[in-house]
Amino acid sequence: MTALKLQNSLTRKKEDFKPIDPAHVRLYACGPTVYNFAHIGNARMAVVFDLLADLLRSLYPKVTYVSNITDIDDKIIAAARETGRPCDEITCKYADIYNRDMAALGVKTPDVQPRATTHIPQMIALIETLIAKGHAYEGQGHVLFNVPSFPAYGGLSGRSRDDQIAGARVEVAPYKRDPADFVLWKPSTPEQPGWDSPWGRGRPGWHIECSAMAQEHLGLPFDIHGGGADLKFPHHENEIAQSCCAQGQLKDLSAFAKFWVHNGFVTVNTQKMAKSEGNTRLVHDLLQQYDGETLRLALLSAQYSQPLDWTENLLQQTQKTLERLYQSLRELADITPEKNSDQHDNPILEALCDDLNTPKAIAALGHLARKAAQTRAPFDKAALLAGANLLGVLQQDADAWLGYGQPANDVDAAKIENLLQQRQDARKAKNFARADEIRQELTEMGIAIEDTPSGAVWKKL
RNA sequence: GGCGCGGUGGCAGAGUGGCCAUGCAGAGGACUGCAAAUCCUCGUACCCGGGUUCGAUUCCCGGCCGUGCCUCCA
Repeated sequence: MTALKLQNSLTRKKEDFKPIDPAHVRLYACGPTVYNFAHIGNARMAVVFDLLADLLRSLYPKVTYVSNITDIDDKIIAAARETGRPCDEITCKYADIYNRDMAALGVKTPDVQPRATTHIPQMIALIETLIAKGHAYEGQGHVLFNVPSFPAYGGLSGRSRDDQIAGARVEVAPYKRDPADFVLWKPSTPEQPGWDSPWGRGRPGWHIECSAMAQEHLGLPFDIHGGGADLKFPHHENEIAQSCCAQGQLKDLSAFAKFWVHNGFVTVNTQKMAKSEGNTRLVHDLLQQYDGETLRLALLSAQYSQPLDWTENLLQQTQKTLERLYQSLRELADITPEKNSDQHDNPILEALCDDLNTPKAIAALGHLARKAAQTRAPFDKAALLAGANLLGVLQQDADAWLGYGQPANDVDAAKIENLLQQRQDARKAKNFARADEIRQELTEMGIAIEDTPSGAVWKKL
């Protein structure tokens, strides 16, 4: 069996993946805060870890993939104030949209998709443990994690406590013992969402939810923790601090998660995508114009840890690539796929096992498509389909995807068939001028004709 | 300032100490009444300067350029 290698942010090395328990692999990835439509950066994270979860499933008997939804956060509160809608209405709405958009990209719902607001007791318990062990303290209704109490702090990002405060942009609040300390719990005003706690009515800080939910649904330590590269610091660093300290593990940063995997950022025309730049690309909008598979393949066109530049050109190239793949599938429509007995070494599986090398995998898919087209062998078709499944593409009907037999807007199929018949007659009579005239007529209707040995077929342009 | 990443053909994007990435675009050919689709073939690609080596795009050193994080962010 091919061995999986992953770039581990914690050790900064590409390592062989060895599960803690080969009978049950456990994966966690930080999901979105739901206060707006998902953008293509959110989608990259979702697609990458969906792919990783799938890969693990093909390698191990049981995999649990947990990815959270953050539904309590100051940005959500701000959105509620702006729109005049309650927080839970906003979070339900956008969580729903998120899941629908991701489904369109072929992303399966994670095995567990926990929400922060349904894990408040677990967070409170975790905070109490941290206080009891001397890693956290209360001040003016806040509870803070005391960074100097964890000497190993900063090991993931390679940043020391001093580095963190050197920027001097961390909030220096009067209730902090150390400038680097971060909030575990904060008080809520009566109109803000809040929960009763030993420290009064309040709400959790950002980092504690992931520590609590990962522990609740996976147990500690677990195998792989993922998320966007920007989360490495401070979010993931703080998660490690909380979870390690709560377990009394002051030295071993891998006592929370063994492997840390970070996906790179998406830029738009080489510019950072940010609300402030006004260049966010929403999945919801892109789906109006492109098929979900096109977006998925475009997101996988660069290896996950590399930056990915999102451009119109990328989408068009990707769409063409997909068209060609579907075309080869169409040529093989009459072949019944059949697995070959010695088909263990799937080149796409092999590429993905090399730190999720999706460009290599896509290249391999191209090879398989060509090979299958040449040999028309049942096992070559099976290999192509197996590879495509692994990548989550070519999941649709080829004819439909390519537009064969699909009438264009306000053109009915009967009319097309009629013209096609007339053209056939003209061709039979060697009246090619008339045949070309009909072709032109159909082109203007948005219909293309292709002559095949078994007669003419048409498709939507 | 601290930590990190990257510079590969027209574009996207892998990879390797000596031979092929792949896709898109482009050129030629087969096929076709024409076309489309498909198949075949093709392009003297690896930022600059040193070093190691029989041989470096690939390893080492230096430089130039670009970029991410350090503040909410996928």
